[in-house]
This record gives sequence, C-alpha cells and structure tokens, in this order.
Amino acid sequence: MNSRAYITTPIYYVNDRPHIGHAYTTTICDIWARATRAMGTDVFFLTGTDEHGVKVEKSAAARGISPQALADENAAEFQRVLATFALTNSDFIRTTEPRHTTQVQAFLRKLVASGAVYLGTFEGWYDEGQEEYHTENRARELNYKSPISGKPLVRASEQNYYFRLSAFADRLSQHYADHPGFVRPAERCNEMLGRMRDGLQDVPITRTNFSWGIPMPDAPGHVVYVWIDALLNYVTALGLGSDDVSTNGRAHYWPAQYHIVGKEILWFHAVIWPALLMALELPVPRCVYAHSFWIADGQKMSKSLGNFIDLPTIERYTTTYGLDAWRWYMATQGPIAATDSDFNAKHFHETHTNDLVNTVGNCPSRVGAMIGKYFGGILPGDAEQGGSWPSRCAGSVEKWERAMAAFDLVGASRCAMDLLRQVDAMINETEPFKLAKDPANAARLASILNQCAQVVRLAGVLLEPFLPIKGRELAMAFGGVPDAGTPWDSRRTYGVLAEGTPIAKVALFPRVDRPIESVPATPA
RNA sequence: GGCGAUGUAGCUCAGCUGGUUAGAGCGGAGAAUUCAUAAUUCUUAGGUCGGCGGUUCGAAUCCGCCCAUCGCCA
Repeated sequence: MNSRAYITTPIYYVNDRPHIGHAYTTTICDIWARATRAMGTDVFFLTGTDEHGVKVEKSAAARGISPQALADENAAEFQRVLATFALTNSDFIRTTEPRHTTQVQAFLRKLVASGAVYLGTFEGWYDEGQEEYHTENRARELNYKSPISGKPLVRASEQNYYFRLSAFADRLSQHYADHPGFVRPAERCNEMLGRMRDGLQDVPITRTNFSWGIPMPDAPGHVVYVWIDALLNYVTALGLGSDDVSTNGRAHYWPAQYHIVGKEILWFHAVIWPALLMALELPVPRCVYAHSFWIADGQKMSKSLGNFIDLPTIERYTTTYGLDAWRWYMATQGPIAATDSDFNAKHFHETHTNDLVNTVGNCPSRVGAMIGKYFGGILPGDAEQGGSWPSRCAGSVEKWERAMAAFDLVGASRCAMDLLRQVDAMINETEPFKLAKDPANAARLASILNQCAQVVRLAGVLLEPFLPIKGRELAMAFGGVPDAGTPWDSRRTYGVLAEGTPIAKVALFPRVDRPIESVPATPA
C-alpha cells in the first residue's frame, strides 16, 4: 500500500434522482477510504455530479428553468445524500464548476494539438433520448425506434471531433496484459478484452445539436460530449489540467488506486478513459472495479416498474435499524462481485439480527457484563500474557489488511466477525461465569476476561470502517478513549488495554422485532 | 445474431489446474449452557452437483449438445 491513495465514485448524473445504486457505490468507497486512512494512508476520496448533456437541458426546459438551476437543485440533493450517510469524501466536484470546465478545455486543446482528436463527419440514426447514434443495421432491427423510449430515431449528420481511440488498441492490450488486476472482477475484465478484440473505433467527443455542455475550444457550436467531460473529473479535481499543477497540493494523488463504477459504465472507464489518459501522457489508474446491481425483491429495478429503492425507502431502513446497519448490509450483502444482489426486507432483517445484534452487539455485552459483575467494571490483569491470542489476532489483522487493500470488503468484514465468534466460543469453553463462583479461580478468571476484552476491542477497530458510529461507541465503552488518531501500529495490536482500564457494558444494536414490510412499488 | 458467464442442500453461495464418505453461513431440528440483546456453543440437513451423451481406472471439476437465467455487444 502506498502512503497515498485516491478512490473515486462515478460522478452522478443530475438528471436522475438518488437511489440505492448511488448510495451503494458511495458507501463502499467510504468504507475503503475509512479503512485505508485508519491504516495510515493519506486517502483522497472523490465523488460529485455530472451536470451537462442534452437530457439535463431538456428536463430543465420542460420545467421552464435554466439547466444550471436544475443542476444546482439536484446537485444539492446528491450532497444531502452524502450528509445522510455520513460519508467522508474529501471533495465534491461538479462538472459545471469553472475549476472543472477550464481544465477540460485545456485538456482538449492538448488532445487536438497532439492529433489524438480530429475533426470528422458522421451520419447515422440518432436516439435523442439516449444521446447516441445507431448503425444502419441496428436501426433497422429497432424498427427505427429508440429501444429505451420507443420514440422514433432521427436521421442526423454531424461534423464532430473524434477521439482517435483506434490508435491506442495496442497500448491498451499491452496494459491489460501487464496489469492483470487492472479491471476487476475478472469476469468484467474478460468482457472488456472480448470487446476490444472486436476492434476499436474512433469515438465522437463533441456534439453540435445542443448547447448545455463545455464549449469545445476554438470550435464554435461544438460542445464536449458529456462522457468525456465527466471522465475528466477524476483528474480535474486534482488540478492536473491547470497551469500550475502544484498549486493545490493534490496532484500527487494521481493515479487513482480505485475507480469504483457500476458495470454499465465500465467500457468508458476501462477502455476510453485509459486511452484518453495515454493520449494526455498521464498515468493510468491502478484498478477499475465494476460492481454489479442491486435488484429489488427479485426484480430488476426500472422506471417502468417504479420499484427503485429510493431515498425515502432507504431512510426507513436507516431510521429503523440505524445507519451502521445500512452500511453493513451494503458492504456484506451487496453486489460487489460479478453477480447482482437481491435487496429485500427479510434478508436485511436477518443480516441485522445475526451479524449485528447477536454477534457484534451481544459479544461485547456479555464481556462487559462479566467484567462489571466480577471486577467492578475495571479490567483485571492477565498473568497469561494473552495466551495464543496475540498471534491469532495478528493473523486476523493481516488478513483484514490484505482484504481491504484488495477491495475485498466482505473478506475484511469476516475477519472481524471471526474474532468475535472466537471470543464467544472461548467463553463457552472456559465458562468464566462458573469460575467466578470460587475465589480460588480469580487469576484464571481475570486472564480470561482480560483476553476477551482485548479481542473485542481489536475487533471493534476492524469493524469501525463499516460501523463508524457503533465502532466508536464500542471504543468508548472499552477503554473510554476513542483511539482514532493513534497510530495504526498500536491500534492493530493485541493487548493495548491496560490493567485498570474501565470497561462498560454496552448494547450496541438493539433487537428489531420484525422486518420492514417488503417494499411495494412506489408510484413513479 | 456474436462474445462472455451462470445453473451445487429450503435460501445465499465456496468448491484452483479431475481422485477416498460434495462443503460454509442463514433458516429448520436436537443437545449443552446461563455471563449476555430468548443471546452463545456443539451436533444435525442424506442435496440425481440443470439435462443428455462422451473422454478417463475415476468428473461437480475436462469435451460436445440441449434447456434455463443473466451480462456485454451488434
């Protein structure tokens, strides 16, 4: 792991309403950012909004407001989401901000100057809703109607600027070959490789049929295609396109460690984006990670079904179960791998009960209770020096660190849970509550409870990126000092709780009686 | 239509380059136990490993075909 790292979410399109997809991506990035920061790495975590394009222009026109007003309104909505989920993004970039637009223009000048971008003509069938052209064959298959909206395709011809993607085919292939983990998971990487084998065509990167975009430099009437505009956010936020790159002190975060994206936008991130960076002579990101989708109660979420898990729905979960429980469900049950995950109330409830109430909540509770009862809430000493725990814990922590570095959130969460389960098992095995009945066992009893407390504290540290609120509560109860800010080397080690430390009994996750009723389709 | 997957216990899934009685978690069942949030620990599920055929001494694991589901593309 480097001493610095950069992680990004896609920037969210302001024409959409925030829903579980946005919350999910941002949440898993946040968990990684928190964990990586905890390990002592300087993490820059970026999210933001994508605000240009014909869709925004049209939606705004339909409401009789300016595109900027619409963007302002919805960007605020997305920012409200961040506040709701207590996310720790380092910055929030909006593509209508001058800091972005001026750099985008600077980048485009460079691309034109180097010949990577050129002026060309294109004629084809245009889908106005989707802002995309279809080939003649495809258009015929579609009956000359948009596959999304059903509206007729329009015959259109444009003189556009093109990005010479075809020229980067070899370099891209080489990069994929040299960096096996460049696109993950592996299934997605295969898709990209397969598609690249079919050949790379140059891509148009400007439009002339609308105006809500960044003007192409020295080309009146041309507006930068929203995708190119949007991709560049990852580097404009760091100031890589400004005249004096050193001014804001962010340039050294590049290249990104992780671009976390949904699988539907992987092509842009895994092929066009690295080629664009190559054309700009900038380093390519280390990993583009494409997660899959949440589906709702077994059904794909769609506008027509109106079954999006939207913000109000999410808030029902966070008020009932707490924000940490939401994050836990996102991280441990989510579609981080190549297959989609089903979101349903029953599964959420079971995960909450099993993992959080019965394990993360109950284990510290029983340990705290015994230390309270038998030692007046003061941690007793351990003449056994932790027995086998120090080495077992060290192993778990290393596994956790490796999992986190690899963006294996599920694996990391398991490391922490395993520690708590081992504590539960030890209590059953050694039966401290029986030893407590005979004063002759005092030393043994002290050792057992000391060890349990040490492991619980450590597990709490490993859980904190997932459960920031409850993790802090646990840290407060077991030691009384929130140890954020203390070096990772000491936090990650077994046995930092000194004899005499006050230990309180806590009930971190109250039981919830029954699941929230399965969410019916909310009217669109 | 092309490319790529997936289909394993009620549910969610592990099973790498083929090899003794096919695994985990959750749910269900039984037992132990009482420090704890009716928590915990242990035992337990006899699932034709989608179907058919093939290769092999031997296949969930390789090959072919078929069925189902899905992703990307055209």
